[in-house]
Amino acid sequence: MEDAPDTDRTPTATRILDTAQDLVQRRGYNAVSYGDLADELDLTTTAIHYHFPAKADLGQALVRRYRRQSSQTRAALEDQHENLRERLVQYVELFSGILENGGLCLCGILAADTETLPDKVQREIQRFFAEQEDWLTTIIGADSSGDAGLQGCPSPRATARVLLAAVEGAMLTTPQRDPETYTDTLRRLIDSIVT
Amino acid sequence: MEDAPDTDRTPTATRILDTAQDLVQRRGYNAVSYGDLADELDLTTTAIHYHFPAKADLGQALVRRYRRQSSQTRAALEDQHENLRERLVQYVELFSGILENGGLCLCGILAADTETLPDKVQREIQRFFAEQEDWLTTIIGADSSGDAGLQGCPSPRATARVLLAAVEGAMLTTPQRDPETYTDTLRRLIDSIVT
DNA sequence: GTCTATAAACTGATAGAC
DNA sequence: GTCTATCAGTTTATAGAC
Repeated sequence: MEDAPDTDRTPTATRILDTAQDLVQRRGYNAVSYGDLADELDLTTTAIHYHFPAKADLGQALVRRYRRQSSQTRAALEDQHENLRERLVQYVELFSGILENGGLCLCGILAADTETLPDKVQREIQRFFAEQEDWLTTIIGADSSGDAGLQGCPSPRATARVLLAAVEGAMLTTPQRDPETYTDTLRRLIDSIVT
Repeated sequence: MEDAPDTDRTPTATRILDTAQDLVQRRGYNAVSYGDLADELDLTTTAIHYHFPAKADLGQALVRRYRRQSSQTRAALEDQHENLRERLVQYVELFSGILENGGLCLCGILAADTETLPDKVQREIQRFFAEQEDWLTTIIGADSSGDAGLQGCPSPRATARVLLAAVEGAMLTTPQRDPETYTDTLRRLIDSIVT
């Protein structure tokens, strides 16, 4: 198992992750420094280095926690809604909530920085997208009507790939990053998937 | 007219832009420095400051040129192909070519850095996406069959938004950034638009 | 667990010579 | 148009005290 526990974390470590996540979702990896975090948290950079020795450690912990949270959120969403359309609409709503917060998907913004990221952070990001794609593939394939999916897509996975791409891409391309327009765009796509 | 000439540029200025574009498309705005460019071009940072006094000027020139090139490419593509499907397939091919080159769409990667960018660079990026969206809207609306568009989309613009989002998003989310998989994903979407 | 102090490198940018 | 020299600020990171 390469996936460490990463729960039972110190209160300070958690505060650091919270602030770091917020800043990275707004500015990207390379525009967030230990100094920025220290300012925001009223700590010194040294204190942060105690919890996360190198920036790579901070980055990895950040994405790992994000993956875990995302997994739990998806599970809850699966429990609360039975039919595919509602599940997809709520899924999209998660991302429009991020936009409302003034940021982007953590892994979306980090994916843009990929080339400059430490290897272990890159791997976590790849896993995140694989998990999203797998989950979407599963729930689309599990639809009771049996024929959910985009018209041109031969498999649930093909539809899942289009949807995931649109979810991440619309965060970058939606005019003014308006959450309403974002949601509207993706609802149209969902309407084309669940007919 | 706020749009400056930006053609008739010095050979060195063009070399700088070429290298800067390549590096930014791989690493993002904040991970490319005057020093990096100077190394790559066998110049000093001062020489680059002569052509582009501040980094904001370089960024703006970069996106402006990219916009102009993109506009010309789209026009050529419109001339060479008559039917919607071929136009869209070739459009997508442009972006898969970027992936093959090891980079991302200049404006896609810059959009992720938005918060940290000078205002004038932000504005250029917004314009880029507006132009892409408008062009896609136009060619979808102009389709001779008259009923092109995603099933769930009431207007050509709604379809255009989904497609643009997918084009940009799939560059980030496609496993291994494999150009084949990228193209395949978007072809499926095109198949759902041009039925 | 947090601090002061510090290092070595890098950042965007400017002055002034050629 | 390009150079040398230099600036002040920031970056990631470490040593050692409390």
